[in-house]
Amino acid sequence: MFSLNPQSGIPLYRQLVDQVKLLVAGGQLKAGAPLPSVRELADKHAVNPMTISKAYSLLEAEGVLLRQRGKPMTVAAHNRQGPEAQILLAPLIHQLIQSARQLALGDDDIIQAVRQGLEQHHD
Amino acid sequence: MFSLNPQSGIPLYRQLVDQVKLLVAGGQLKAGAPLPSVRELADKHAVNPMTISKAYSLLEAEGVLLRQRGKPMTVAAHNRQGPEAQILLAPLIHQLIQSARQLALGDDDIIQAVRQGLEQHHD
Amino acid sequence: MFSLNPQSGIPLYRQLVDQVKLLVAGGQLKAGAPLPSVRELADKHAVNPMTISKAYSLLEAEGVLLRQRGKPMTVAAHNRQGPEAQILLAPLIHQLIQSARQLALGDDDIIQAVRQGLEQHHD
Amino acid sequence: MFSLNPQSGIPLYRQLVDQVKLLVAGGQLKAGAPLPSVRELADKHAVNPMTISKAYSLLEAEGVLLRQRGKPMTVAAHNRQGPEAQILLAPLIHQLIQSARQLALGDDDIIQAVRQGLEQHHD
DNA sequence: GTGGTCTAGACCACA
DNA sequence: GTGGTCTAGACCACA
Repeated sequence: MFSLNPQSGIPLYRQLVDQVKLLVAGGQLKAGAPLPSVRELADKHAVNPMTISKAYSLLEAEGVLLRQRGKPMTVAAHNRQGPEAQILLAPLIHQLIQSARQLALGDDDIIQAVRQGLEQHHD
Repeated sequence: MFSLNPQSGIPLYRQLVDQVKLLVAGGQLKAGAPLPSVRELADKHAVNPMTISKAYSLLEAEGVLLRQRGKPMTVAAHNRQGPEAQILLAPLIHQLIQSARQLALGDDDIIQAVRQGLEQHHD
Repeated sequence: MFSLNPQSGIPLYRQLVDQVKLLVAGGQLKAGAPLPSVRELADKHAVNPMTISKAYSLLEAEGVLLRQRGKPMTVAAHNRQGPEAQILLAPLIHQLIQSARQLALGDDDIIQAVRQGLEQHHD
Repeated sequence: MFSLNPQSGIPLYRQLVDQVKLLVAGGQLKAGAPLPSVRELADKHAVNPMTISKAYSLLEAEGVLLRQRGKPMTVAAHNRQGPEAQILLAPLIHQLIQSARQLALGDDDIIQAVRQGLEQHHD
């Protein structure tokens, strides 16, 4: 469900925060759904529990997750009108386009590259 | 020419390194071309000169740039067959697709979102 | 300036958060004023730097403090109309009165006890 | 009779322990008096029975309560000369004064704030 | 079982 | 110099 990449330069806890938001916005994590426990995620991704815990705490502070004592974290019920997909993807698309421009690629090249990527991801 | 975003979570020096590589691979920085001075870049982007300097040093170590005493850094002549655009963009495309999947978007939605991004960038 | 008590049952980071808020509300920490560095506070109070850091991060998230890369944390400029002293003290006064009532003390006894406390604090 | 506040940062079992001590010291719980059952308290305050049980056990270990098989816990007969009210309130008063000082309040302001609190509690 | 707090200590990014 | 991230590991509060 989650994919953490220690090489990406982006802090692990932040990768997790972003991915939870995406899954909630995409409806794959529905209101009330429990998240994996801190320990479970930590084991699965070979990461320190505190790193997971930090991400969960930030998500609670943002109102995405709900903390109930002694129970697993759950997706908050009233997550205020999830932002549009477009908005969540915008930074990534922006960065992709910027990088492609620096590579002197044209619009068609970019679309083409994305299409190729999509094909490879159909494995 | 460069665009540094302190909010992105990616270290500034790494953003700069990546962008220089893209510009070289894309031919917008040709062999022998001079780079902006450390101070110039630092001022322009409101960043500490040491941050720029670190990026330049890494690029020198990787053979992308050439340092000559008393002169600006230049693009190295023999930058060993710049990697294909596809390879440089791959991580970004991968991350875009992964995020879109977490948003439960289909292939067409993704292409569509990229197209919209491209249009906005034609400003 | 700060006083951390590990015995109180209240998490150290939370004690610090509360005290910073009080000092800001009371005007003893003015807008723009730098806070002690994480390490300095940690050494002074024999506490782990991460504990201090966590408090500072929470205060930044609440808009009380400002984080500038490479520089000490400072008191945020526009800390939105500091809450009245009355409001910040309310929980403490509430708890004092509740405890005194459980002790079967009358109003005068409570005032008297506070007066005695004040005298002792004039040392 | 009891008031548990999960937000206060102070562990629930500890809040309960403290309040029992106050009630005993204040004479509102006399020697031999029965305490509410674990289940009753747990239900009433929407708290796990083990939390109540832990508090009761600590109070028994301290000699404040007496556990008899099959009967409710009772206030111990010889509770060694309950400490003076002043001593039990001291930590609260200390914390109040410290916080008020950080708010830059004078003695009169503090007394005034307590008086206001007392009036509101006469509801 | 759940998450929370704290420590000791390494290493990083930035000014 | 500043704060940030992460780890390994102990112990706590609560369900």
